[in-house]
Order: sequence, then C-alpha cells, then structure tokens
Amino acid sequence: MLEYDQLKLENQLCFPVYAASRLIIREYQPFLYKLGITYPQYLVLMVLWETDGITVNEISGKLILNTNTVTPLLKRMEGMGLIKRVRSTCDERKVLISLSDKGKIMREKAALIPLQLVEKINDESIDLNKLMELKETLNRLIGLLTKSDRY
Amino acid sequence: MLEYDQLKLENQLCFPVYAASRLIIREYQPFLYKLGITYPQYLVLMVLWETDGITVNEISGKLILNTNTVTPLLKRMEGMGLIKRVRSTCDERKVLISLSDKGKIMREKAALIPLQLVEKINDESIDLNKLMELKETLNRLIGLLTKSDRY
DNA sequence: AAAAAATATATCGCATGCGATATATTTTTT
DNA sequence: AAAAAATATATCGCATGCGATATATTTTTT
Repeated sequence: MLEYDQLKLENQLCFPVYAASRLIIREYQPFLYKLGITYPQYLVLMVLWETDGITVNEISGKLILNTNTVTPLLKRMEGMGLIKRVRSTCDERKVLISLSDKGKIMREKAALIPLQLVEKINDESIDLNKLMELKETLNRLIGLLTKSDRY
Repeated sequence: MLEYDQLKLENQLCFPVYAASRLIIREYQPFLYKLGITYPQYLVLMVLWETDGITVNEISGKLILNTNTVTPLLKRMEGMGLIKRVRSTCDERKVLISLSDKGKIMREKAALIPLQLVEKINDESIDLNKLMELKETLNRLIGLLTKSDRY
C-alpha cells in the first residue's frame, strides 16, 4: 500500500539526516578526542571563539539547544577549566560565559580539524558543490523549522 | 585568519546536519507522543514492519547504531509490549526480534505520520525536489562514511 | 580435536537532549 | 507601588548514543 511505502526507511527524509549527523560526528571523534572534548563542547567553543562573553541563552539559541541541555554542558566545561561562568551584575538573571586561557589556546589546535576532515571525507563520489548545496538546503530547512510564528 | 574562518558555525557542514536532525525529530514528537513511542523506537518499528523477525545485529546495521544502543532500546520496547525477543535456536548467539500484535497494529496509526509531516513542513521556500536532492546527497555521504574499507 | 579467532549480544559509565517544572530576577499591567 | 507576566537559568527524570569491555557461542586455524 502507498501509505505503508512511506514508512520505509529509504523513503524517509529524517533518517538520512539523523544517520548522517551521527556519522559525521563519529568522524570528528578522533580529532576531538585528542583535545579531550566532545562534539557539543566543540560547538560551544566555536561559538565563544567567535563571540566571547555571551549569555547561556545566546549560546543555546545559536546551537538550537534548550537551556536544560546547555546549562549542564557549560557546567561540565567549567569543571574542565575551558570556560568561566559569571552571573551578570546588570541583570542578575543572566550568566555570562567566557573563555578561559585554556579555552582560548585550544582554538589553535582546533583550527586544523575542519581541513583534516575535508581531506578525510574528500571523495570523487561527492563533489564539494553538492556538499555546499546540501548545506544550503539544510540551512533553509532549519530556518523554516525554527520560525517561531509557525503555528 | 582563514583557518579560524573554518571554525565558524556557518561555515561548517556538520552543524546544519546535526541541528536539522534534532529539529526534524522535534517535528515528529507530537505525532509519536500520541503513539507513546520515541523516534528511535519508531525507527525500529519501521524496520520490523518491513522485515519482521530479524536479529539485533540486522536492526543495528540498518539503523547504523551500535548494539550497545540497540540492545537496551529493544529491551525497553519489549517491556512496552511492542516486540518480542527470542534467542535463536540454530545459532544461540543471535536474538530474533519480532513484532507483537500491539507492534503490528501500530503500523496503521503510524502510516499517517509521514503525510502529516509533509503537510506540516510543506512550504514555498523549499520545494520537494530540493528535499529529494538533499536525501540523495545525504545517502551518498552515508554510503561513503559507512564503507568499512576506508582505512 | 584443541586452541585461537570471530561473531553476536549485553553491561557499564558517562555525556548529551529534552519535556516538565522550579526559582530568581526583571518588566509590564493594573 | 503592588500584582501579574515575562525572562533567564537551573534541576529532575528518562531515553538515547557510544567507547570500553565482558560473556557466550560459533567458526576457523593449527
């Protein structure tokens, strides 16, 4: 039946996205392992390397993660000495997150990761243009799914 | 610097895949909630609806998940009465997974989900062709990343 | 045939993710 | 100005994911 065909894995859009996400993160794994961080921790650092000293909310917004994911993540990172968490004085609801020296220094080592990954994934079966297009479509989809006025 | 540019979220491929994956699963959430199952549980059911009575390994292979993820997942589903786990008699290392009546019946309710999601996501900013292309590229990438002889 | 290697599950520990909810602070209403 | 609403974090509980490792069974080597 037609309806049942839609229930096959290969006919779904979600499964390839879900599987690809996990597989790409697995590719990062050996590089991140050397730095002693996980993929979400790497994401937080990337945000901070770009804009240091932002709030928990701003980080969770950029990463599209809930604060109940980000708060414990940041606490772990504080424990690891990568970041500092300081409650804002002008608005005591806010907690400002900034890089420690250790977190700042890590940027240099991390800078090599994207290039190494491109080399690793680089393959004649997928050209770079296709991957750029992929990124574009995904970003469009993300934009659509994060529009707050959807309902 | 050029290397540091690669460390920006917007220049990464992985982040859009990772974020899109979570966002799409969030879209499934209200529908799956009605069925009382999670997204990975839904994936397992889809596999079984297509091919009932397969081994733990075959399921983990199709979902590209490790057995240490799948085993507890299946145990939970057995506890929920969705599936049955029976150790194979011809090869006692294997455990055969089959649908219970409850699991079989759920297929009918689940059959409506893909259509409802398409309606929900359907938007003039992304046409269906783009999404098909997206799926294609992702599947190519998955194929590349799961080749066992990569190293 | 006995030993070694391979295969199939399973267990453990830890880090996410997230729905539901709590707490403190600030802003808006009345 | 007091009450209500909104905002910003945080806590709790539970279900993944996965690296490391253990156990049982089967297959391959010697």
